[in-house]
Amino acid sequence: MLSFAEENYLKTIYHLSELSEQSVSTNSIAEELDTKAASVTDMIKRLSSKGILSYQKYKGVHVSEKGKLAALQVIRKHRLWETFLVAKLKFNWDEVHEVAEQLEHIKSPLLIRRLDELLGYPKFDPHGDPIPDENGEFKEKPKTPLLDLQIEQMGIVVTVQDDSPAFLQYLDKIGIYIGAKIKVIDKVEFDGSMEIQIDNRKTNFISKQVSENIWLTD
Amino acid sequence: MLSFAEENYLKTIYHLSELSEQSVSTNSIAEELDTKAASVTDMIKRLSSKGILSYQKYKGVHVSEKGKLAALQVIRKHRLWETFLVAKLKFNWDEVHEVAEQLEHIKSPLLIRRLDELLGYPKFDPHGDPIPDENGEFKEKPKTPLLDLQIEQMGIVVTVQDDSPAFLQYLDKIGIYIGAKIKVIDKVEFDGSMEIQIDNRKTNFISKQVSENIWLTD
DNA sequence: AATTATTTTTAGTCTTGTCTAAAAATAATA
DNA sequence: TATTATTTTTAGACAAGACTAAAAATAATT
Repeated sequence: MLSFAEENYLKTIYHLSELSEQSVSTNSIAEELDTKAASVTDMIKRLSSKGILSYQKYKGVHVSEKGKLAALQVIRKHRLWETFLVAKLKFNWDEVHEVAEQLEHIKSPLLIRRLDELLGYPKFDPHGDPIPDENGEFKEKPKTPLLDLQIEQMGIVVTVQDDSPAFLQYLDKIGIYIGAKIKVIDKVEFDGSMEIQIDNRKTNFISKQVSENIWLTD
Repeated sequence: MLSFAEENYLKTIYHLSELSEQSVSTNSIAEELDTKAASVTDMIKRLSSKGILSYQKYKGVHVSEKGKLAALQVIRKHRLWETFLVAKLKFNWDEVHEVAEQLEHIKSPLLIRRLDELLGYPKFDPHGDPIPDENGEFKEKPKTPLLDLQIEQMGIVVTVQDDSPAFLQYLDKIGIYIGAKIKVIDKVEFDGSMEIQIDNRKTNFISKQVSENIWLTD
């Protein structure tokens, strides 16, 4: 049984560990969680003594199998709650994160099973991220960043990498949502910006910072 | 902004303060929260320094107006979540308390407003207890304990005083629920037990311990 | 009223989770 | 390779919230 703080560390460390095969550094965790390296050292000691992480001094951490399972359960809860907030409580996709950060720590297996049922066993959350099942299993859709598409290529938005309210509100404003059809009209190679057409209707100019955070499938 | 622990103390103290005009004693709080008197003394100091309680050494505490408002908000959240669990997630009325104890501490005014809307602005929770509105206002139904009814009198169950799973499961077993119609068939004055008829169908013998915890309206 | 019993508070300790400042280890560079 | 820079860990402190044991205040009894 993990505390709120332990679950938050674990979730962050799991996400960082997915970015590469390397061990996760103390500083990267501290930066992500907006805390100090000394606090991270304390916590990773606690978590490795619980068998959640494997840790060698000065060498960073790896998430154990037990830790992965636990992390995926927290992620499952987070994404189910986000889905609930949008589907049942009419939240916008930029309003759900903060509340889901709280709700994900509620301990009740029955609650989560019933929530899953109420929502019709969704496989993806409002940002297009996959929802793991009770065993931590999930499948990603094959996807590429909009940035990598060539002129005249098109695709369907499946997920966004950046969940910040500011970014999501911007996407709303220009008409981009999960499931939107996007076609590349023109590309400026030197700065990564591009002109795109959304749902065969309006066209927009977007920066590289935007196009690298929108991921598409065919 | 109160912590989980502070909210739990406040809720308990508020409930105790409703039982009489007297100040609430340290020991009664400790007993109710299953903690030690020394811990209670620490906490009531904290809460009175925040203006939630008024406190004089050795004299017990009173809940301030500010404290009442805050307590009623926590109670509102608790009862809305209980209603949600029963109405939308098919929980039984004996399964909701523990989960609602966790959910009541989630901080999001929008969440609670939308939950209230989803549920159709309910005025009573699954145990018949009134749900305060955003201003802490609520109305009780006029009610009397089943124990006080005479032979041949009848009434409708509006609330139960005891929320323990064991009691609620027993009520389920004998067919009593909020809204059930109960008629007193016979009474044994010396021990307070009685024979009752439920919904014009079956009759049951119940002890005083049961009849004093079931409250009726006409 | 004096003594006893009970309640409440204080003092000191513990755990979780955080911090700063300093020390130790590792990585980078001249 | 020697030195410098960076990262990580340790040491010590602090706040919240809990505990035990002892002291102080209040209540009950003779």
